[in-house]
Amino acid sequence: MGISERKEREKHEKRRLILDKAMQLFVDEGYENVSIRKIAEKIEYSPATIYLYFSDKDEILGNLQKEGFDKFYDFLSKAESETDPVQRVRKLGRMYIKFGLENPEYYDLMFIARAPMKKYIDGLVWTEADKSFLLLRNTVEYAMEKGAIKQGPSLPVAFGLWSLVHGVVSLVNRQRLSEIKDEELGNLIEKSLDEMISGLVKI
Amino acid sequence: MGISERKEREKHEKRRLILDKAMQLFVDEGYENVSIRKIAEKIEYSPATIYLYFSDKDEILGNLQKEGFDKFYDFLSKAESETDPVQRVRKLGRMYIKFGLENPEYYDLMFIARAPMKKYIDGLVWTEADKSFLLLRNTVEYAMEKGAIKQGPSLPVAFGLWSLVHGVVSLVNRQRLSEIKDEELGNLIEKSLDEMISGLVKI
DNA sequence: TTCTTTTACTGAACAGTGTTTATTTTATAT
DNA sequence: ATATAAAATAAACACTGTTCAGTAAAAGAA
Repeated sequence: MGISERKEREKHEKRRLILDKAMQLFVDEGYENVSIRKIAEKIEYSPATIYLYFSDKDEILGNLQKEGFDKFYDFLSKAESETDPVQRVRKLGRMYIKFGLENPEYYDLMFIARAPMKKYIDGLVWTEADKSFLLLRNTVEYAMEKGAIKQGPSLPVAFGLWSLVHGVVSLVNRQRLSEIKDEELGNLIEKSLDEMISGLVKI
Repeated sequence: MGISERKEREKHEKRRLILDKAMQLFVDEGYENVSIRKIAEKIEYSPATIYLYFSDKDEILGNLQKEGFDKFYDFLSKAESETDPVQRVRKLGRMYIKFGLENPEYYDLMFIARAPMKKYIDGLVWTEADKSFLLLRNTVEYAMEKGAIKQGPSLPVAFGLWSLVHGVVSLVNRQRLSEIKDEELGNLIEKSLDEMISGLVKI
């Protein structure tokens, strides 16, 4: 009998619906306007129903965070097409920033918000994010092996680059660059990134 | 008659009391646990009284943010004692990170939280923060003038350095570095900073 | 001192939040 | 048709920021 299979499928579909509507609320109305009651209204069920599919709000946020990391990784992977080692690092940085600025809500969940991290506190591995960091680290190591950038441990360089691009995205998204005009911002980011990366290049 | 002066003084003292207790709650119990009702309980007045001294919660946060910037600027200014231009940049970076890690609640209000920024949206100047950025920019320009780091526009370099240290602080404070052990973190930060700054040095 | 006016303060309410539990509705099996 | 199991919900609890009518206290005027 396919009833239990259908039920399983329906359960999965409802979880999906909740996540989709929650993300839609995020994108349309911003972080502050995502409440269980609003999600409930969107899916046309009572608020209590949501708790049959997720144990709490943080689990919803955590799932969206994970999906953000997946999208993020897929997006960054495109930088692999670049053959020149330094250009590949540069492109990875540019794509990181592009993703962060074009998907501020995902970026928030992934790297800024406290809520979805509660589940991971005390040693639980954060595998999704690590995948992307490994991509960066491998790109740095590739450039080192090719002799394109100064040799040495890859971790400090990769961490420095990550901090740099994360700093850019979070300062922009949280509106801490009031003195910089919008039309100059793109250029400034580009120049800063080039300046810092060219410092790593072997001469 | 000194009555109105006394009243003025008392009003000021109560504002101060509210801000102090609010900050104390921030530090002791974290961002999530700061509510008007809890502040009210701490100062032993009703919640409604707080609205006689501040128009809303964001104004309280905004005031604490401003005070954070003042402390921050005073703290960073100590880097001026360093005479060597490159060492001065390095020290400024280190002090930035030190402040951010040792005062996570202030740092949050200053550079991460959305709430206190609402007031400044739409062009209102953000002077307190700009002062600190100017300090960084001047330090970079000083190093350029002395021929210690590569010449060129100071803005992209200063912005890059700011993004770097902000990235470090916010990744650490928001617990996005689960794969790095606590005892290795200090060293990693130091190495990353050195790596990036030495890239700017003229050869 | 007494009376009036101004200032300071608060209780109670409103609309919102996340979450839980008892109850009802719906679907399946006999 | 009836008993059982599953799914959905209404209502409540304890919070949140904020407002406003009403009270208590202090100040000024008589």
